[in-house]
Amino acid sequence: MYSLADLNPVQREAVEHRDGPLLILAGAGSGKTRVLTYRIAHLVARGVAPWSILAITFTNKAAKEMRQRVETLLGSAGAGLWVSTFHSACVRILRREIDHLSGYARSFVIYDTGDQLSVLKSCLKELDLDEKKFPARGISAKISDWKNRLCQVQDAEGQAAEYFEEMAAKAYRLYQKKLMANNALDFDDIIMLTVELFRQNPTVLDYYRDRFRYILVDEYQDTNHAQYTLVNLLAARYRNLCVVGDDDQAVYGWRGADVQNILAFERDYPEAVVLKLEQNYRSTKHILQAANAVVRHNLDRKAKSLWTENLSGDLLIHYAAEDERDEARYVAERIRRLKDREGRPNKDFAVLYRSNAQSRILEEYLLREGIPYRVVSGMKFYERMEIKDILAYLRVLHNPADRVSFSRILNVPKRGLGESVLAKVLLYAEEQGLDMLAALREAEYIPGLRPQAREALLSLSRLLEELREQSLEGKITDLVEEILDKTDYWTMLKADNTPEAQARVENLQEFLSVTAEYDAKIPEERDEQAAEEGNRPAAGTASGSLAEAEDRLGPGAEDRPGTQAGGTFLTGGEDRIVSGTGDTASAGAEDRPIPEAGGDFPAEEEDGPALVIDDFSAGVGGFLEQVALVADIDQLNEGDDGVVLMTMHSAKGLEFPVVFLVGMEEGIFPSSHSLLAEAALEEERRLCYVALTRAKEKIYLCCASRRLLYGHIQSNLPSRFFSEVPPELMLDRDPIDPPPRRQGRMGGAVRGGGFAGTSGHGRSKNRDDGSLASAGTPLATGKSETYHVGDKVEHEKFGRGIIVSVKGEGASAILTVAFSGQLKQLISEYAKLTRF
DNA sequence: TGCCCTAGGATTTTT
DNA sequence: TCCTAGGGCA
Repeated sequence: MYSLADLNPVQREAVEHRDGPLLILAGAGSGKTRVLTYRIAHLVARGVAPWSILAITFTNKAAKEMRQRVETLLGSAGAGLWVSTFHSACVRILRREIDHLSGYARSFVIYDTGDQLSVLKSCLKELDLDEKKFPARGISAKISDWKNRLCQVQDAEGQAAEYFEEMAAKAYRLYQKKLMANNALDFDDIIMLTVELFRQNPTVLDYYRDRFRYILVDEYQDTNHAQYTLVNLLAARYRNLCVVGDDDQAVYGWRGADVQNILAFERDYPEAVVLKLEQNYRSTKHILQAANAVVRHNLDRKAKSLWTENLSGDLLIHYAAEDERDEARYVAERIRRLKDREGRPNKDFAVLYRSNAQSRILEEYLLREGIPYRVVSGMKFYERMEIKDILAYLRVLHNPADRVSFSRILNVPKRGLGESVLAKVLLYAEEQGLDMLAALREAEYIPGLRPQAREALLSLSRLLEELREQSLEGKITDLVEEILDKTDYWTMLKADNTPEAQARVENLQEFLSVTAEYDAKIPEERDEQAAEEGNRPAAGTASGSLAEAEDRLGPGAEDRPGTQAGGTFLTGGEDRIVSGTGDTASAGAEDRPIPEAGGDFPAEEEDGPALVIDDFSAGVGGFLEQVALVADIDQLNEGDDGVVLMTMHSAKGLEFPVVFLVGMEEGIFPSSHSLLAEAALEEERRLCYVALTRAKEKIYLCCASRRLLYGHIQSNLPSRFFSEVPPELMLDRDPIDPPPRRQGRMGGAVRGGGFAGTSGHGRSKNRDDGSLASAGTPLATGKSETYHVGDKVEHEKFGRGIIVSVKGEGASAILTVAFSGQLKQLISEYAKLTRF
């Protein structure tokens, strides 16, 4: 049960608002998840059918948390509610409506970034585009950008303004053709195709519009144009759209997210009610003041200011390190000391950095101090080679059209089938219009093969046929074990006696436990689905003893319902337990959103509310979908106690008692890629705001005057963000330290000396400050010209740029210059730069 | 075909 | 520094 008394007045208003558009501007730590979950619960309690509510989040983690919290509030009364990520929801819809999608079969697979890249590379090769001028990653970003803006191939071709875009559009066309031939979608397609589906099939759109009468979207500031369009299409009829977000926390602009979506909500919905959640329950006053002060330097934002009733707390602490080792040493030593003094567990601490490359040295020093830590890193479990190999087998079995996966497995483990054989098989399949399994079966007709290759292909064919048969029934775990065994994958790894191979074996074992978990869930899901399809809202019997329902609400129940295949649904037993809402379901039945006429999906309407966009795909398909969409296997679980290391981006949404921000230097944070563009800088500043507001009690801000990065030593100025924190909020010396031994290291220097200011780069000011200059504000004292970090320069070929590091001195100094979009290294003497 | 070596590139990454 | 992709050679 829930009580509105748990809420502050604004939160309460948000929860009680029923119909019509609602914009909730929720500052960091203002209890927005609570508001969202209570709001859902309250809607249901007031008679809104749970199956007419769609709640969308960006991450599986957020979806899972919301689902659990709603379940705690509502119990089984929430059955049928959709809490889902954009991608899971859309995949469900696409599979359900596959008949309306020309070119794709129901067994479509989802390509991740790596797969996308390999398709794209083959396109570029085929188009004979120079990899140097048209790097796959760059083209891929462009295509993604188009898709996020709902530009289809023809649109892109029409719009392409310059040569690069023309070529990118060409690649786009071929890329889409290949994806379709492989019966594969990439992540961006999932959203774009759903929008397209709705636009081209009014009846389909009607159905979902009527079904989802109440829509809630979390992190609305992170939606891209395609997602925005999707949501607004769905909400157009009933206009019961509630969006929650914070423009100050928009840090994914580079991925196509458009802050304007939230900024312009009132334009889209003039009748919207706008509520600001500004009371923060997380951080101390000092931390909040600092965060507010920093983000206030941004021009393009909605005015708001977080406040808190929490204590003032400690001041922020600044540490100016000599280099990255000193910085890491400081962090490790500080953590040790706080643990000793205050008895804090390791998991109280987080160290946040701008880029993953910064983690290594921190690990080294934590290790040295014997402090347990966890790195939440870029390398995802499912991106590991051995896992991708096995997944490729599964994908080929499930979707034999998948050439990317086929290419991956053809010679893994080694079968003496190399590039040339692959090319021949692909060509043959192409010419004969066959999928890969069929092509293999006909290996003897493939021209130009040597006998050994032919034999190897046939033997692979037999193996795959056998596995395919097995894949149609039975457990995934058995299938995977069979694959590992029969392909000699195990043998291959075990023969290789390296620690890497050992790690791969362990990863595969981990993978097997994932499959086992999936297998274990299947019978339960089936029951639930049967129940949902047949018996709701009338009390059912399929899975619904009272005891079982109660069990689901018990403490151990968290993870059971609805985590299959993207974990979209809040499912539950049939008995309704929540008092006061006992008649919810029957009320809902009358209220049910399915149009009596004109619906395209009578099957569901016959027997009860269309609870489920069905399509529960067990077996390989369901498993693959889960793997594709639920990318991380909970990297951070509450249980284990370790200092957390991660990027500032990954930290969004989390909180820690003590936070360290490291690498606060111009060129690192804000990143060198952002130094030239005001909009990018504002995004960095928002990231700084996000990072600061992760801290509940203490925060340390560190910079180093020299830093070894990518094998080169570079000198950076302290980040401009330091100068944006009011000086009275920050200390140069941690009060837990004994009084200063007279002259610390360059300590303190930065506070007094002035920083790279917001207005530009306070080079001369900094140089007056003895300690800073000695700390290595880099000088290149050439005969003719001396450059400094932060100097704005112009190059005849690369255009305008900004110097981000200076190595060596004099005419031979090596300058690293950030030009728009690219970093260049130039020798001072020959650089031919002019200032601007 | 497969291994080894070198050159060049290297933010952030919810799906 | 460290990773990887691609070229050259056995």
